[in-house]
Amino acid sequence: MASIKDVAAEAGVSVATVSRVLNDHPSVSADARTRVLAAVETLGYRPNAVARSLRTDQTRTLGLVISDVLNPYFTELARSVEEEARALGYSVIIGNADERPDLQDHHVRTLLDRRIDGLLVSPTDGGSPLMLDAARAGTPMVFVDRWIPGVDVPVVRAEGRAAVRDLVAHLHRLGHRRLAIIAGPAATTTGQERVEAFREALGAHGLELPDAYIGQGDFQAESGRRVTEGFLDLAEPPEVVFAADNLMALGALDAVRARGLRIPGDLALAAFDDIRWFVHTDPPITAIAQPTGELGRAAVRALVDRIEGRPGESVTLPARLVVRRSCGEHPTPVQRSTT
Amino acid sequence: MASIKDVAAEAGVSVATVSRVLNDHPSVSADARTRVLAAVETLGYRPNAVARSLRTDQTRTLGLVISDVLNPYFTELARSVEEEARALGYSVIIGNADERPDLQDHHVRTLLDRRIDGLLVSPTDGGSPLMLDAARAGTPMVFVDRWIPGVDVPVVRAEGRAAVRDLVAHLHRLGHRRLAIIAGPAATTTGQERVEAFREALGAHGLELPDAYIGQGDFQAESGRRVTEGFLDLAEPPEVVFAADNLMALGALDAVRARGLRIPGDLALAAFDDIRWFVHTDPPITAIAQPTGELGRAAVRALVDRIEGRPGESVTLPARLVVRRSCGEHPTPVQRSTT
DNA sequence: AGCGCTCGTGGAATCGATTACACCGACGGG
DNA sequence: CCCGTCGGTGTAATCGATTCCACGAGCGCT
Repeated sequence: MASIKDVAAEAGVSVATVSRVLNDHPSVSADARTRVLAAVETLGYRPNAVARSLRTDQTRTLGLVISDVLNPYFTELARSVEEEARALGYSVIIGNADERPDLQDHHVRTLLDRRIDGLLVSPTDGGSPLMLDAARAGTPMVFVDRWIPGVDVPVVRAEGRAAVRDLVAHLHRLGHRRLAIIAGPAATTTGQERVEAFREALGAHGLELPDAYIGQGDFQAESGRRVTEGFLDLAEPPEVVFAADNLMALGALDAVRARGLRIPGDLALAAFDDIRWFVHTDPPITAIAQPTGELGRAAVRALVDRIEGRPGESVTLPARLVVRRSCGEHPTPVQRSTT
Repeated sequence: MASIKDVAAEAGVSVATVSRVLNDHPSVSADARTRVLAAVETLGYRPNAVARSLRTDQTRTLGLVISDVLNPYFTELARSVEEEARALGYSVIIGNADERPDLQDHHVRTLLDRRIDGLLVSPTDGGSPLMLDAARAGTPMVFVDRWIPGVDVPVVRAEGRAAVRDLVAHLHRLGHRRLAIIAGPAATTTGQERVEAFREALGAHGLELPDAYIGQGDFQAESGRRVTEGFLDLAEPPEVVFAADNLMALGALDAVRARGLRIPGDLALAAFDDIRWFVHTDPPITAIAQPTGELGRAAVRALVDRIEGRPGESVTLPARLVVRRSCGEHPTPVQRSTT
């Protein structure tokens, strides 16, 4: 592969001049410029990004470590992150943690080894020493969706409290009183928060959230299935199950179907995170929708701000309830999703 | 950030020795080794992958350019690719083309600039000059799922012909005679092949595939919706629609729902690519399942073979039909999906 | 004792860029 | 006419690793 030296030889100038042309530095004669450009063309020269990064100490690359690529929510997030990054002149390297802290660490480590300019993380757990060290060492970093308390890093996320309140109000109005939740890992902020918000919202209606109605999931489908089975085996099973993410809702669907039960007749179901398929499931699923694309873009902007020396601030955007049929029908017509 | 020089100074040896310890070269004294290791520990030293890559001319990184991250099929593919690559000591950088040739080129270019060791591509179109040049220039490359004819590059893909034949037989047995297809872009091999296989299978039953029953989609949901609308507006609408990928099937579902029609009563639906949600849609969707994970792993193995100087061969794995309810019920019990 | 190994080590070249510094010629002002 | 300035250019240092080569010490063999 042609290097800058070859271009210099071909154009009859020094490598310095070639470099200046390529980085359009002002003081290059028109003549030299055209000769260099011609040489670049004939040789099909492309600058070696590795060498450039070594010299300039910047890679113009962002690392994105997400909890699970198979989760459509994170996939959409990744897409908007890449889009915004590209618009700002950065590339993105995605690492998929599969909800495993060890894999998360593996990716953080390789990304750091590659000297990415900044790191976007949706942490799978309470924070490994590795990540904490990186943050302390001054690696530009931003948390997205989930975060780690006590670390001085901007957080970009959705606020679901209000939407959860709306959801519980909706469920209460439909006559449901025994509400259960499939929670995410307690080590994640979203895992905790959603349970808290749910409990609080129940309280507002004078309802309790007994321990038996809190199932411990891990944000993956299989755990949703297992927890739902457990709920159905209770002497007094819940009337509603609220899954803290869409994959666990999928698992719940599996469990209900395996028993030959009907939603919402035998059990109502709602989920955090709205995805396109929820419109077409049997029945369509009531969900809390996050402004995923905007979250991704805001996170990139915050990170790039940090990288380029600007403050880079936290952002919190509201989530909203999208009512469908999985919790039962109102006697009177209600707002219906248009998605 | 500490460099190899700092480690050398701390350990009281030369950088050469440090490097040797790090790459466990045999001829290093036990004493030097422990001193170096200790220095590495106290400084928290991590080798700079950028510098290493420049010197060794290898990045131990694979580029993966997929057509659409929002498509669960590619997401699953990406996951298995990363998994296998990691097992073989490589990282993966994913580029999402969003089915746009210009974006695909953008990613191929940046990946090449980064001097990735090899490229895994599922081409969005018939092949840009850029990709052809790269292949000709000897960049290790492997096509996965889709490929570009006439380029000497291994292809790892699923063979769907037999499964499509099974599907058509199934549809025929159910009494359907007017079968339509939502095709993918003609510029993609999968776009063409699936239509061809469908036409051939129809022929075996003495059925035609009129032009009016071939809708031109682009593998994205919106096109599936649009094409399905077109089908429904025909004087003689088809009885079955076969979507060439899962996103277009989603679009078809949208269209059918918008008209207040029922599946399979008013229109039957089948799709290429099976995904978990198809079990829970209303109704569950009959689909052709690819061995996605195995495809991804085989592709990585072929690519790494090429990179490391071994032949690296093409692989074709069979797809299979998964019958669900979206095409109607058999009067007699039939094989039913277990997923 | 002397020769030739091997082993462990360090110095220095190298990868492909960027960029500080020096230099040279032309030009304008005093 | 001379000097300072500036535009255009090249030389060489540099980034952080790897690795070739040389060298010295120690050892075994004759």
